[in-house]
Amino acid sequence: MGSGRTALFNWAFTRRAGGKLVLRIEDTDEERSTRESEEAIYDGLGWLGIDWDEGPFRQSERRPSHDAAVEGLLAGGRAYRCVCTPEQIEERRAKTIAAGRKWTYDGRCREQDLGPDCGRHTVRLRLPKEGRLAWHDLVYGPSGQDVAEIGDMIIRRSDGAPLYNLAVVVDDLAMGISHVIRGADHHSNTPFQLALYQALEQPPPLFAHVPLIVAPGGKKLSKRRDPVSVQDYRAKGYLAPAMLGWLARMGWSHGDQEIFTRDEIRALFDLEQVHRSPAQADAGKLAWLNQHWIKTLPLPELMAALLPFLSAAAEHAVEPTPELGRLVDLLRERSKTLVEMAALARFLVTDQIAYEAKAAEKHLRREIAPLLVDLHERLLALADWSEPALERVFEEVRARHGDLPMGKLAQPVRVAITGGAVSPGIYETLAVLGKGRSAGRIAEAIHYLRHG
RNA sequence: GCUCCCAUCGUCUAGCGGUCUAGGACGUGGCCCUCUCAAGGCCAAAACACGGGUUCGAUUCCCGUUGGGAGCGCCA
Repeated sequence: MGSGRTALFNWAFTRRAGGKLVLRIEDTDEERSTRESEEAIYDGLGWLGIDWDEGPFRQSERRPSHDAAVEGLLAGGRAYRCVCTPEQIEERRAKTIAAGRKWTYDGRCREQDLGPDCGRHTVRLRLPKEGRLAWHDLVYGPSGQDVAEIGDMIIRRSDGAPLYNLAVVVDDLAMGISHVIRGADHHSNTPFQLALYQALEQPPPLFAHVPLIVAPGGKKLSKRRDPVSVQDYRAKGYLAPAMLGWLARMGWSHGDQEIFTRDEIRALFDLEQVHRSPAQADAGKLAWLNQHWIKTLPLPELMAALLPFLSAAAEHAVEPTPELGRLVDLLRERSKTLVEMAALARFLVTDQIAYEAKAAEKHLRREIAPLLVDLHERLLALADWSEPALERVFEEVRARHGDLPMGKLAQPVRVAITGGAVSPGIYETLAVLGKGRSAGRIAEAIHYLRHG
């Protein structure tokens, strides 16, 4: 979700500025980067409608450039080999911290001038002795840190693999990146990257850090507890435009506007209106946005998004029909998610309906059997299966049974034909289901009343 | 612990020294509508974290406190 929003901001910014968006997969950590995790990125971006101009590039495939950069730095004396082992470092680190001082790498190998034959070693960037690594962040404004606060960071592991911080800088340079828009978790990393640009004698790009999205309560998003990916929300039945608008409004605003289409985000997005405090992901707003889009999306589009959910609910592939279209329109105002909508539409696409226990208990009571029998007879005799005609039948039946309140008749019928106590208006529901199936289900309900 | 960052209703936010008895939206409560559930309409409760400055005047600027977050990896 955080990456999704970052991607959205990058996309909107580039599109509005007339620039080019570059997609690069930073997959240098073999354990974390799998084929599936990469596919999930394309899948999520595709769903949201975020496209890019160059790439995708895989950082892992750019290894030769990273290696060359490290060699160059080494040759120029801007980096040096270090033979300190993790254990030694940990020991010294612990000692320093115990003495109440702050730890950064102590520079033990910095002046050793170790050669390539020094054994197993890492490569560290030789930071200037003093000075400040500062930049003007496009969101946070003046930012920076004194070099004294940063140690000589490792840029190549002892197994020869380059580190992320080195790889991003080398790749951003190679790809001509002018603007880096990323999560605020990288804000503290930036000074070090700035030092790398200095060592490489290249001008750094412009940086914009966007505030993090956190869990309700202000805590970090947890994979176990919270929906964390855009796909998680998709699976819960949220529409792409709802997701887009929700994401856009976390950390960014445009006056009092609450609803944005993708085109509006593209046209209006500006870094100046991005603010600096983390936003809590509150799904309540998402649900509202989702219902808004469920209510307003053109039918074919809504139908396309709904079908997978409906097929899952019906347990067979569901094809669009005019009746289904009519029902979906009726369900728009009663569904916050596609999952809910599919549950409410299920009665039309399958005949395997079971009465919900509570609904049956409350509305399908033995004593109403004569009522349903009466209604059933009249419905069978009805030639014109239209809502006005159905209404007239209901009126007649109610009149014949002592001016029965509408609810006493509509609710049992609703349970009989849908299995549940919730549906669109009863005449509309009957009209959509059709005469044969409606009458059949009422007959079944009568049987159920008499024989259990 | 150290460095950096953040701080307006429960939540997302508007506000960029006087227009603020602080606006909008979601959510919440009430009423209306009503064959269920919704949707819709109307109304309501709800915030400038605290303490110092600066200023004729602070939600808005500065400092501190408190609270929260990020970073401090041979992760990205």
